[in-house]
Amino acid sequence: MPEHRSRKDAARNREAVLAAADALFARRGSAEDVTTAEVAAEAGVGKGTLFRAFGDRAGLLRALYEARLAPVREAVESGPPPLGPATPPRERVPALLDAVLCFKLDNRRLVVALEESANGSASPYQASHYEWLHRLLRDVLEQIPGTPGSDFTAHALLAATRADLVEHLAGREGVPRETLRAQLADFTAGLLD
Amino acid sequence: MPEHRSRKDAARNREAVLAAADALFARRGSAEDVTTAEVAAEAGVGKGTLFRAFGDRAGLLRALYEARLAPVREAVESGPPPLGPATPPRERVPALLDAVLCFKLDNRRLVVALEESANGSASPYQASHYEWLHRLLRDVLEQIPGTPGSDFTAHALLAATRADLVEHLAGREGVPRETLRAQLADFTAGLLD
DNA sequence: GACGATACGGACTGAGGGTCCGTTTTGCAA
DNA sequence: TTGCAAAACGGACCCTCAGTCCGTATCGTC
Repeated sequence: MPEHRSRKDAARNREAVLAAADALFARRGSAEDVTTAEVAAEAGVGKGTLFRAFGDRAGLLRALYEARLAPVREAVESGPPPLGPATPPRERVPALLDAVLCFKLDNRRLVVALEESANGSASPYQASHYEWLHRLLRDVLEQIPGTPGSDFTAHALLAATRADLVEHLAGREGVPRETLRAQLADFTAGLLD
Repeated sequence: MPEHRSRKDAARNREAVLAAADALFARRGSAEDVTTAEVAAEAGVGKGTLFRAFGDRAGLLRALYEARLAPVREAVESGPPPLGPATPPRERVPALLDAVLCFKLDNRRLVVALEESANGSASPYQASHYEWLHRLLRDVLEQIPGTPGSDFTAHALLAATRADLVEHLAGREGVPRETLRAQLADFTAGLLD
């Protein structure tokens, strides 16, 4: 069904680059100081190939991100409660935020790099995954009676899970994972009364 | 009484660079695509001078930011209510957040550039002005009975005024200033019940 | 097995942040 | 005033990277 099936070598190289990037980002602390040249080398591929496959550095980051996010998306869109669509709104909101927080905790380095690489104005807010998440959260909030300004509230709640904030608290200040989760849960709960 | 009074030419050039940067950032839309070379040229000064005065690009941004923030700081630390220290906590929290929001609305471009220029990990969260603001907000929150996790809450509230979010809403989506202020106020109010 | 289409790869370019160092200015002191 | 060391100047220079270009190699189809 695909319009243009891509050539076998292209597909293989795309995977190789993705895997190489993943490995390199893991090996180094941060995705920040891994260059495209290094990724290409690690993948045993020329830079041209990398750029043809992903467009630019941000494209590579995005692809990796998307790959890691897929399970979460799956769980949210068609999984069982408390994440899936069958969950009552009042419980789904904290569950969603907790899932986002955990995801960011697990993928701190990558997410920081991605949120920052989107230079120019309005950085992470036009990424498709942000749009998706925001729309979803807003719609769920809307189903809770007495919630004013669900659009802004959704933004504000998501802002509380911003990658660099998470990195600051969990990384720099050493706040334990569970503490952070509890605090976010408290914060969310405080809002939904 | 100053330990090391800086030389007159140094002081003059420092001001010139600051003014030039201010002018250039205003003329261009964004601080993002103004280079250090341009700023130096506009100030009629060599690049070396710029770097000696501010350390690096981020230092220049920071200095400009600090200069613009000074009035707010003043109003918060020793001004009259509703910003000053004499204000009862319950009213001061929303006033503080509103002030921050207005500041970011007025200085969008610069603040976006600053929050992003702090590359590497834990970007804007170790800037001294963030520390100051966070500590202040946390302490004020602490004085409101029944507020759990004031430290995290302060972070989360400040996150709702993140420069790129503000830029996204006010700039990209065209949400009017007053609407945004009202939404933030609602959000804050919802939390303080 | 041949030929057009597609992909490869790495040398190359351009941009921009930051440094270096010979020259100039400053300000103190004789 | 003049002398002089310390401080500041400035712009050529360097380096790192993202991203491009184009001659060569590979694919897959007829």
